[in-house]
Amino acid sequence: PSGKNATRPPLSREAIKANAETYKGQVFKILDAQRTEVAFNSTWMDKFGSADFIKLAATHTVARMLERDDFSKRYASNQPIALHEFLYPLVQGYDSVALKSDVELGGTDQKFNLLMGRELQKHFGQPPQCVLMMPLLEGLDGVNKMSKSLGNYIGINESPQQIFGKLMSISDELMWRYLELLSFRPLNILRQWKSDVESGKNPRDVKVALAQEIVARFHSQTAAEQALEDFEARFKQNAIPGDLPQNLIPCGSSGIGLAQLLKQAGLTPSTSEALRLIDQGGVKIDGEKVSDRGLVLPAGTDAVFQIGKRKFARVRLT
RNA sequence: GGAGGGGUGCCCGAGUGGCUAAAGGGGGCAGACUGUAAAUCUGUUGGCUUACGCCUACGCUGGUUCGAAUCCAGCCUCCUCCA
Repeated sequence: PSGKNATRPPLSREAIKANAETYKGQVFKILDAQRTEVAFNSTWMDKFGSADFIKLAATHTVARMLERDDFSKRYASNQPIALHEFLYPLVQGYDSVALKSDVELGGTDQKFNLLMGRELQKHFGQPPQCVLMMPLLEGLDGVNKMSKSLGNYIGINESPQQIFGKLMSISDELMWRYLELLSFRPLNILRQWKSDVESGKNPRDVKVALAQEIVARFHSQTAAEQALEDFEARFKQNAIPGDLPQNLIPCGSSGIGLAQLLKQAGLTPSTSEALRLIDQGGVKIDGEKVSDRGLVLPAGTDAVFQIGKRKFARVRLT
């Protein structure tokens, strides 16, 4: 339970392993894999017996646990708190003991858990770790924290175009927050930019600089320049992106309905959704708006299908 | 263990037998306007290999009824108070 008010369903061991792999893929974009050791807490927790657990749980009181903001809020509003959720901070804190850690990093939302590590280290006769917390970055909506489950995130392993586009779509206000937390540029430069914007500079240009810096960091300088070019082509001149992969969709001799095609191409989650979008004028074929929801495309069709401003797919019917 | 109150679509929340794919709000999506910004306005918001048709849906299972989110029974689950 990370700040959300609902209890999470347990994951299978395979699912956990799969998740861990994706985390590795992401973290090694930042850390040096050669000099990093990855430890799974199952290494020590699997050996933890019930007696060990009770002893661990005995180190803290219910009142202490309820101090955690998330818990106290839920308790106050009559939301359920399962018993194992009290165990979670203890187990996470014990990781610091098992690793004899010197420093633990986390978001400010992890403060309680991080401090728990310090307390448990003291309890087990170790020098307490230092704790380094970072503010949480708001997601693309500017309201909730950035998270995958809310769908308001930018993934560091997303394509240059996606990262660029998503950064350009944040609000002007939010842009400053992103710059402060994500940019390596010195704060006095950011202050300068801010006053430039206040005196009439187009905030769009600042956003472009931010988007380029981030794309360059996770991809390359070339990719960043390319992303900007694509972006300008697409939105200033309404061009269709050139590097779309070809989708081959089989259809019978009678052809395929447009809604069905959009679904199979992954542009919409359902045919019903596709039909709605057609009615609303949100569907284009090779840049031409389509409003006929009954349109049937014959085999051999080769075109770019578009939903809204951002979703494209090149499709060939076979 | 006793008593009471709840479980409705992505979220909140109306609805106490037919007019309910389910009010209203939030969020999402699309359109207009733009700088793929914000704000604003409009539309839309279960699914279906092709839809004035069909299927699924108000915690679960079964029942009553021509007809159930609405009535009945059992179960699951959450909350509150007492012990």
